[in-house]
Amino acid sequence: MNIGDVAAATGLPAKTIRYYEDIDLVRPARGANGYRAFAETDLHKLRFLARARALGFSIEDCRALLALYGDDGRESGEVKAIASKHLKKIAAKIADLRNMEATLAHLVDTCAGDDRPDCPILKDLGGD
Amino acid sequence: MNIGDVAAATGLPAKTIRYYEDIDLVRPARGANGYRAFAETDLHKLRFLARARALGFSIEDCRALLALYGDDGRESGEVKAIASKHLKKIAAKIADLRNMEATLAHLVDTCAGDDRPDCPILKDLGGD
DNA sequence: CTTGACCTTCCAGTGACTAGAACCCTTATG
DNA sequence: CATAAGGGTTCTAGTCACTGGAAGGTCAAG
Repeated sequence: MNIGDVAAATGLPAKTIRYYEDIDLVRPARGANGYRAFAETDLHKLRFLARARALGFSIEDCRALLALYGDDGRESGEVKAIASKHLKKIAAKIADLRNMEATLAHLVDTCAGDDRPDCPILKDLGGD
Repeated sequence: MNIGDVAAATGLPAKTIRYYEDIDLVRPARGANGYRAFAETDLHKLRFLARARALGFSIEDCRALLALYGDDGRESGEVKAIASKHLKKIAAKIADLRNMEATLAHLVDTCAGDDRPDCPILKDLGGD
């Protein structure tokens, strides 16, 4: 399987797949012509990566998860620890964003948004 | 006022302030010794920037907002447009994160997290 | 044999800083 | 007066996870 087919199959851009090889997340074989020749296991790994990345795991988390995935003697506690830590970060980010959203929504609400210069948004940012 | 005092006054790291000068967001004068000499207006701008950044505005948004702030003939509609656009992005990000959170929370919940290898998190990521 | 769609590598850029090195200036103290 | 501490300065390079683009090799169809 060439990289284009893998890209189509996984939804990952070819560039990203090459990058994942570069940082040793996948190691596809090479054909005689120098093209990457992806096996089913590579495809599987890449799908795993795509899903993990979609859940917001960092590349290094993905690397660890992938290693655990391939380790039959793993302890699910390790997986859960990584996931829980990530979950906390997500929750924290959401909290941050909701604060921003609340503040900003209020400001946008109170701004007329017409052709006059008077603006509570700038007033607030300026600290007046 | 030297950069250290400004950093203390605005809460911005000195490095960040230098960076802001680098990208022309502020233009502090220079003393005879080569030190940046911040005026009140610089301080005010930096506080503005710190607040805008805390609300998640991009540097380029900040640049635009700062220009509008200093423009007496501005139309508040322009400000509101920038803020509304940003607000939408925040809302979208929150939605994304909440999806991740929901999925991940469920997975973490169903994972025993003990010394056994069986793990629904990896199962899900693996697509099984 | 040519065309066009693939594939390859490598270099540089993104956003918003941040770390660190190497050096200069100022002030206080022995 | 020497020096040490604690400012300040510039510069390069690293972060994260790609992404764009250039220059060139390969392959299947007509």
